[in-house]
Amino acid sequence: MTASLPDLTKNQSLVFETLSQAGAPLSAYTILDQLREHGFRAPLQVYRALDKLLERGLIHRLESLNAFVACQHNHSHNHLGTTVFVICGTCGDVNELNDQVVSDQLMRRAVEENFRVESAMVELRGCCSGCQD
Amino acid sequence: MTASLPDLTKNQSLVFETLSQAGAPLSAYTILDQLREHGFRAPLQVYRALDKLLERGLIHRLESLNAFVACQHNHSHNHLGTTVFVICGTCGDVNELNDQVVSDQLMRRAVEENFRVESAMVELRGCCSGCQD
DNA sequence: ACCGATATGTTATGACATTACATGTGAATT
DNA sequence: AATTCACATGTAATGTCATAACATATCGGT
Repeated sequence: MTASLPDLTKNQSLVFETLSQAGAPLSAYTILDQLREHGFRAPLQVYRALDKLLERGLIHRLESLNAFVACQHNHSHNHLGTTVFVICGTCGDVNELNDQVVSDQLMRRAVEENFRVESAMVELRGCCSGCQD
Repeated sequence: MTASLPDLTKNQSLVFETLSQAGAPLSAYTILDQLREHGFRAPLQVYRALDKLLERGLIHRLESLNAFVACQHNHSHNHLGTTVFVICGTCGDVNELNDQVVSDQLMRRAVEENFRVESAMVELRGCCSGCQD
């Protein structure tokens, strides 16, 4: 499951492993702290790895948390469309939904406005099923 | 248009005016700098005002920019549903769309997951009509 | 062996946001 | 008028997130 992927560098693998095993969003500095025993010393070591992992779609950045999560989906398939992140403020759990209606409608509106979309962010914050009264 | 609203405090009015007149997203520290001549000295003076303005829906926070904008719409009506922010990375312009399909579908999915939504963020980054080649 | 591209290490700094505590201000009550 | 309470404000310090700039290492292809 969390086996390291080919052609990830050492730092990239370490960061990816950390995120995968956490199963929850981590800040760059939390990752840094967890990797100090592996020789990490500076934020940039983490941020550089994160950038590469983001490029490859192995992880996601949660803008509303300033944090990063490992992608839930298998990386065999490409991510078509926009991912909806559903984030529980109580337990910290994050779910990824790929909703065709939302994706299509966002793209439709962008086209209407003649806006060229480079990236899209959709995040729902709230309280998950398991955490409610 | 940018006339100060009733029962805004002095600091809240100043911050709101600054954002309204900018017509574009500003960071809290940019606002601070613009208000130094009015006696602002510390970030907290800005953040506190921003919090109140956010509560009242007079401004929005753009998560992907760590910045704030005055709401485009008139405040006479309530904001029902989720607002889609369309952000041009070239000219910095921000558009607010209120899309019923997107709002409804997001809420539908949340209900399906028994997720209680407290806040939603939808931001499209890219290049606007006026800024393309 | 050489070269170029990419990854890494390190220090310093910049940018964004909050904690903690003190003080002012104004409306409602006595 | 004095008291009280809620709220807004002032200020310093600190915490959190992210990048610039520069040096060194590693590795594949020629």
